[in-house]
Amino acid sequence: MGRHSCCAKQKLRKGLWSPEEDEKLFNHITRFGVGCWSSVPKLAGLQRCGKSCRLRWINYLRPDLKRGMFSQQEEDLILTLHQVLGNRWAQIAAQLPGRTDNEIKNFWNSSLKKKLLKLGIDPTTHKPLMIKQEETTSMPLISGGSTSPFLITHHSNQIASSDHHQMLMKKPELMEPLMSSYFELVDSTSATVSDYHVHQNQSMSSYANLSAITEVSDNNSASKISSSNSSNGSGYHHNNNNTSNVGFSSSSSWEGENKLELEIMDPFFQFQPIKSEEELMINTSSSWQIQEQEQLLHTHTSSMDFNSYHPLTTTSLSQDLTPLPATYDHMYSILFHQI
DNA sequence: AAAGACGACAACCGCCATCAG
DNA sequence: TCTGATGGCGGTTGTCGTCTT
Repeated sequence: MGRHSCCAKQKLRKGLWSPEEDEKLFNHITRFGVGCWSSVPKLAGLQRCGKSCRLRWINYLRPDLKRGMFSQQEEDLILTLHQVLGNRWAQIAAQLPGRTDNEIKNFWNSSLKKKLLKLGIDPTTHKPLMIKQEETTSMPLISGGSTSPFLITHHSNQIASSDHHQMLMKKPELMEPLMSSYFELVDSTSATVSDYHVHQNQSMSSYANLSAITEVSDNNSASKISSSNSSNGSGYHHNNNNTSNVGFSSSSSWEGENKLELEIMDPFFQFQPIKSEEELMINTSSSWQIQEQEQLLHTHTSSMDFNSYHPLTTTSLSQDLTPLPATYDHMYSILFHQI
């Protein structure tokens, strides 16, 4: 504690690197290799500390670095890995060739985190952000007298990309936390709604179409949601668009004492408003949804299918116990294709 | 045109683990 | 076993360019 920075101690240069410094460092490393970083600045003729040289090389000068925008695949992978690994940027970066931990960390902090927040997802836990109490008090009961403050919807029925599959197949250590969190839940007969959320989100495999959804949010969808909710005191609508979805309802209370009925959902979801309980249960294609469908179809016709909004159906979690798979491949298929 | 806000990215700081002497 | 040097990592701050008012 209290150790001075090496640069301050030795009165070395700090701040941005000049092209001349870059050239010296680059030439030195390419000629002699890395070796001991503490000796690099002296040998390369730099007024920098070894630590600074190391960082400059790793984050900027290394020839194998991939510069430029993150692709959609990379973005998806970062989100998936972040859910498993948290802020272990170095480990995340190890799965993205040519990207540095610093680069990924910056991308996360400046872009992805904000996207998730816009979608109502806590970027730390990857769980939906809880709605403030005052916003939920006037909401109608959602199903069977549930006091659940929200249902959840999603827009993506895409599964993890084949890249993710390949990566995870090669990395059982990444699969394990995903799988254990999933099957811990499935095996549990006393899971609460919040438990389910935790596990469901921990098992999340794909954030595919995040950018598309975010763009929709940017397109006043998010403000529409909040204003609709606040103006009419409605609840939130679980909005299916295809195969795998989850919503949940408790037979009598939100506290989780009763058996939960869960729908299986795609892990990607966002809050959406409804105008009334009636609308929630009967009319699954309300006007704002149609508007949104049109909006989405207009901007993302190639990747989204909005023709299949289904009425809410429920599946008892306790009746849907999945046998433990014998292989990772089987586990993968269950996790990514059946959830 | 100027100033402030904002976002993206580079770099630094401090802590921790490891290792050699 | 202890201690200091070193590298690695994550959090944070600084800088600069662009956008908005």
